[in-house]
Amino acid sequence: MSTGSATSDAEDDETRSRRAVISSEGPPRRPTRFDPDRFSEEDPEDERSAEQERDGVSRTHQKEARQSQRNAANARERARMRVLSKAFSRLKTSLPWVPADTKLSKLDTLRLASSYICHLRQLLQEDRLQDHFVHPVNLTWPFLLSGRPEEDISSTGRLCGATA
DNA sequence: TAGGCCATCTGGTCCT
DNA sequence: AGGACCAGATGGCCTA
Repeated sequence: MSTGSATSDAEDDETRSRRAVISSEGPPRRPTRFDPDRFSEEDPEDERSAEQERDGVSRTHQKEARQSQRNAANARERARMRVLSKAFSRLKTSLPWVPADTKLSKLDTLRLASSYICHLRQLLQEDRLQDHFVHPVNLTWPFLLSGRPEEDISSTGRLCGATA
């Protein structure tokens, strides 16, 4: 299942910073698809009038503005994806039967989480059949433990782990 | 070396 | 207008 290519948290940080260096340095950037800016560049055959010259300046400014907006959007996207990755690794750590140092791809994590939820659901149904046992977990958002309101979703990982 | 996985960039779309 | 979200493209890294 695990192909070994999924990285641990430590590795994530390492590769991330490595990539960050690469990407922040700009020039070695991989070639992209169509880049309009590249093609709207000044054409060689131009003796410009002063007006065209001013035009060029404002165009350059527009280009720079667009580029900085793009860079900002890229940074936001990186941050967003980092949040997503962290959520995945948190989800992974809340899976029982999965040792902390196990390499799991995101897809594997989703699959295991899904099957674990199924498993928990079955347990609950069995509980309901026996009907003697009040389950400690309130199964409505935000999944509080009954009688222990200070516990939140972050503790359910440990709860799941204890279930294994 | 091929294939899987991931991070990043990018442009489009939707929402506030 | 600007930000969030999304999906496609791409290149790098790693393993079998």
